[in-house]
Amino acid sequence: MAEDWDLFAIVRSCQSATTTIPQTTTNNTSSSLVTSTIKEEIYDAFSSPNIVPPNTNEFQELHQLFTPFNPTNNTSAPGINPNSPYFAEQESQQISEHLHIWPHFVPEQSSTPSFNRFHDQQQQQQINQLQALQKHEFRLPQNISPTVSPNAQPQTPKSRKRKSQQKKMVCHVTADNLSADLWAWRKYGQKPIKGSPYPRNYYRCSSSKGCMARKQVERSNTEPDMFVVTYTGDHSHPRPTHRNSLAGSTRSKTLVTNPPPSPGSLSCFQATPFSSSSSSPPHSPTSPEEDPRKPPI
DNA sequence: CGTCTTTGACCCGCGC
DNA sequence: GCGCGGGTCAAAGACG
Repeated sequence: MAEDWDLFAIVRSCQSATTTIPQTTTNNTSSSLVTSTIKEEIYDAFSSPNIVPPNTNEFQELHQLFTPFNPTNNTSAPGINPNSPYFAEQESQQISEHLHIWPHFVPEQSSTPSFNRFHDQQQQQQINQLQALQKHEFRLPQNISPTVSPNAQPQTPKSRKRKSQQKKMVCHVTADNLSADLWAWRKYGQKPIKGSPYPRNYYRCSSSKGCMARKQVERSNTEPDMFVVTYTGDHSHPRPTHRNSLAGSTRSKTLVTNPPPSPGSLSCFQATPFSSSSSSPPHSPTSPEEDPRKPPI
């Protein structure tokens, strides 16, 4: 099966150190790009009354940072349940997570090389500000209890949200950074995409039953070394600090035994976390057809 | 035994 | 209204 690439099965099984803060890099050649609506999520998260910014000045700083990106401040976007106590927490976690993993934020429509060149300096300035902010923890008020909101609407098969209304977070990541995703994902589908030589893989969060978080991963057809990761939906539970027993109890064992990236090494350019004894991951990014779970013939 | 991936079928949003 | 294509379901088999 030529298109049976399944690197992303590794994603859910590769545990990263939660306290790891990646080194900031200024090299964009293989750096990760967060595009699209993550800026809205950050904006929304900081607009949430449940978030207590560590510093008012810094909050305003970040607020201003993303204001041009988010003129509408659409807090009622589908897929997000602002009433959920986890909304704020999850959002702040996402902020932290993505700042850690994907330090470079650009608007989705600006992912062209020309835009990147034009905004290189400005972008780097923003990155520096963001990463300065990421050193602080955003804490929830203590009266927030870890319960799932009763307003959380289960997504029934018959009532799918309109694609255009779904809140998405599109990220361009390297193969290495795919493994830095702390959530546990379970693959539930794979589809060939028209116009792309690579199939799209569909994952749902397996950390908690009923979690509506979704993730789509596909290899970029223009940059085969890069992967386009699209996050949709909410996590209805706190971000796991480690892989729980529910997820990855079997398939990923051999991968979990690999040492996590050392503190400070989780950057866009870190050595592969898949194996400390190999210079390349068990699943080469340049040969997505291979299935890492299948023994070599 | 529990959880995983695989994969064909089905559902449905969306453009024409 | 129709058809295409993307997203999800669910059964079957694999894995440890």
